Amino acid sequence: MQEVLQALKRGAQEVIKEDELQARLASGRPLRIKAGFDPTAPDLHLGHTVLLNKLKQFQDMGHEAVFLIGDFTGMIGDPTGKNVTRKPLTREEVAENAKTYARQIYKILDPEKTRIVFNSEWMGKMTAADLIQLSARYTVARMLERDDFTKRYQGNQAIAIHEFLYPLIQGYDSVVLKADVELGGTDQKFNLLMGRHLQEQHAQKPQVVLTMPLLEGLDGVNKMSKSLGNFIGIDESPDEMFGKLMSVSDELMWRYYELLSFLPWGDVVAMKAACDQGANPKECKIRLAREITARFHSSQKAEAALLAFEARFSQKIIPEDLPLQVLSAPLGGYPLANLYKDAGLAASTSEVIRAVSQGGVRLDGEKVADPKCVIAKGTYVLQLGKRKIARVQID
RNA sequence: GGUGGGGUUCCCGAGCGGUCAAAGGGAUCAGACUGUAAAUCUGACGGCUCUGCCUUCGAAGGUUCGAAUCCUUCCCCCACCA
Repeated sequence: MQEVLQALKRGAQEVIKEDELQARLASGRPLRIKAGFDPTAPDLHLGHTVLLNKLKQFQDMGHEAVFLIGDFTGMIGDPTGKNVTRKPLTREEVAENAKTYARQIYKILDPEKTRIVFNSEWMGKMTAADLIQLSARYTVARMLERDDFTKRYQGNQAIAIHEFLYPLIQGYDSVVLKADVELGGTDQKFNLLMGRHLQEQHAQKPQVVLTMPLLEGLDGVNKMSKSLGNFIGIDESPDEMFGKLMSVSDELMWRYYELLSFLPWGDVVAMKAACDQGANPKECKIRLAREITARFHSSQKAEAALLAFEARFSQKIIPEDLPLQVLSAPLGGYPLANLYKDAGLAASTSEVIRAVSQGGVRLDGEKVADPKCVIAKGTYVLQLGKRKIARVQID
């Protein structure tokens, strides 16, 4: 029993309240575990999986995982974590995003044991009177306790009335679902607690709240998010996923071990100690990249990604299986800058010209010196920087 | 409804008639180095048919030899007072 509790607490930021969780686990019945996602980011990334992993853990213990897609709340636009009002999504966007979610979560969760629900199911039927009654269950003063509301209020930033409804609705979802436990990021704490409050108001036992830390993105500073571009998407190719994991700083790597790896914690601690003693962290990073890549693809693909990475960046070998692009040269030959731009290696010819002057452009492995040279017909391997490479045939 | 403050290049943020494609920082990209797409250092960072030309400073007009900078109208945001 104690072991089960310890396992569930692993990686968690906070459990409110632990003894309640223990009591419910002790009851022996399957618990209903709720985790809500608002459908603003249709592509899941590793940051989301921190929570999904936890949900899966419950699931593996025989509990009922309820994956709630906040399609209704998504139309409001949750202000959490942002100090500005978010743009509300349209109904079409919400529907489209939700569909993508459903497909992706089964890379982690067991489809047989997962229930996906949309809060529009019940929120859509709510009348204005119902909503007003719900709003009556909380006060402005208590609403302003929420950290980001306080900050914005004090910082003279706008808080639209509808933003107050978001926590209420999220909390009400727990009432409808009769959730035993709700999982969420630390930024969700206020909303999660709202669930407890409203459940009590509706004569239910308040749900246990379990918060998980937010995963930092590739920059190591901001939380991983699509809009910041510092994410690793779970749909990304093995090479891309592997490479991005390798680009994580040594320091951040340990954080990823903590929140993403399934490796026993003792092993991680031992590795870190070894690195502190002078061992090469690269090996640890490879191990992490391999584990994660294998999780979303397969161990074979992870191995292939590792080999490709080593060849490409350690030995600087040009990969052989590059797709061939066929481009037709304009009259008067193909100017270098245009060629690289058209091949998709740069966004503009100016960028190519700059790269040439910095010595970052290679043609068939040879450094290009003249940014204005014209390329004759033939087949070439183009490189811009270390990572951008293409094979083209000019007709 | 009234008063005041704002909208600048991906983001933050200077500039307030010419020397402005616009300081500084962040992000990004390139190079060097290396243990990797780590760290560190250096450089670049609107576009193009690139020693020049074109388009940008909320939008549209106007003043001027010349405007991000001045004027007019409009749109949007914020605060305070009602």
